[in-house]
Amino acid sequence: MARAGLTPDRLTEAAADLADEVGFENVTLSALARHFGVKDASLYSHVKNLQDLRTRVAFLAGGEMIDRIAVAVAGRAGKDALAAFAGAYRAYALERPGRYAATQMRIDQSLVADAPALRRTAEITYGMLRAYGLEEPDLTDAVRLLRATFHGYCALESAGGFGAPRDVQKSWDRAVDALHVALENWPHDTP
Amino acid sequence: MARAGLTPDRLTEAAADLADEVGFENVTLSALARHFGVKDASLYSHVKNLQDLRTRVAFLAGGEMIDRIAVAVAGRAGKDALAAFAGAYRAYALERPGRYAATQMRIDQSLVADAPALRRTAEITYGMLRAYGLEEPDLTDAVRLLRATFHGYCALESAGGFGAPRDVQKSWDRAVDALHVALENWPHDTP
DNA sequence: GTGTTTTGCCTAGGACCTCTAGGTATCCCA
DNA sequence: TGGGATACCTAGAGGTCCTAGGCAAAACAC
Repeated sequence: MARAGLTPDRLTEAAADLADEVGFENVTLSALARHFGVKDASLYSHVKNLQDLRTRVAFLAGGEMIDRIAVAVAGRAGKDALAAFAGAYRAYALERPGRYAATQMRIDQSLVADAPALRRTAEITYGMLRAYGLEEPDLTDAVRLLRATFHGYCALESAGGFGAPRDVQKSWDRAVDALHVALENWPHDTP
Repeated sequence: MARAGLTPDRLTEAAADLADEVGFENVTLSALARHFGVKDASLYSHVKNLQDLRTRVAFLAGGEMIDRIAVAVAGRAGKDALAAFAGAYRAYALERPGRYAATQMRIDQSLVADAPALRRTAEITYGMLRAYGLEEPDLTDAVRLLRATFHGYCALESAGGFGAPRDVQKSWDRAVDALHVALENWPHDTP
């Protein structure tokens, strides 16, 4: 029997594609094995288990996503940068729903520690906010607000959570405007 | 053999409790059957299938949640109302993670149409924003922004997504302040 | 109270999934 | 060219969802 030429990376890539098709939580080792014309038990030489595969997809997607965001943000500052960041974020989430879902899974803390994609994401996000002149702990608060809003928006949108007929793209643009306003008039600790 | 006295409602309640313990996506018909000392096939007289059970939990949780929010918001307006809404929202999401996850699942559009909990949620949310004097389509955009931020925040927090040592409650309060600022200075269609 | 219907839970079993243990065939390289 | 590492295999245990059909308990008719 000819060998299928499996590697962890090829499996991860195929799993990511499959996730975009059928949804991240519907990615199964059996389906992946079928895709390569191989028995499911064969995958365990390349990948520890399903959890391991999912984590690999998460890191793949996280890396891809921050790369696209970095390109979009490059050379921009202030509101321009914010809009570019937001646009690239949402575009990725909508184009690659399975990969995006992977980025939101809970990941073992020991693996998170030395993940370059995560540090890169933090760098770019904090860098984007530089123009607003915030300092810690406001900076961290602002980053959390942005992450939450971007993620919440994409999650709700791709779950079909926005029923009203209002165009989502326009709502999104307005939300980004509103976040810009909030960042420019950031409420400090005075109640 | 004595009967276990199963009903769709008892199953839904138990499934919701189980979800809070082990996570919504780990709720299984087998586990639920074990909990009642019954074979899993027996559940299918009361519940159509797993999807049906999950949808029931979603509606249960959605109703509970909006009830708690309604109590918190009652008699308040403007920033007070916003803070109360946000506080009740996050409290529910953190106290009942499994139920909260259920509220975020994709639900068949035909079931959504006549769900009182959803209409109630919309009413209360739009009502809370009345003090900000927004009109359509800004109102819808603002509601979407709030929902997205609240949901994104709770989702990230309960997924352990906030690594920095900064206290999450304080960040949350600041985020609510920032949203208030954004609502008061809502960016209209002038670019 | 008896007979009938409805209902609740049962057993049996198929399909699919994850994962382990151990075997065989293929590739690489000394 | 032989030996070792490696890639894929079979076999099988145990979990899940779900259907089909059966029996016994409850509810109802009289």
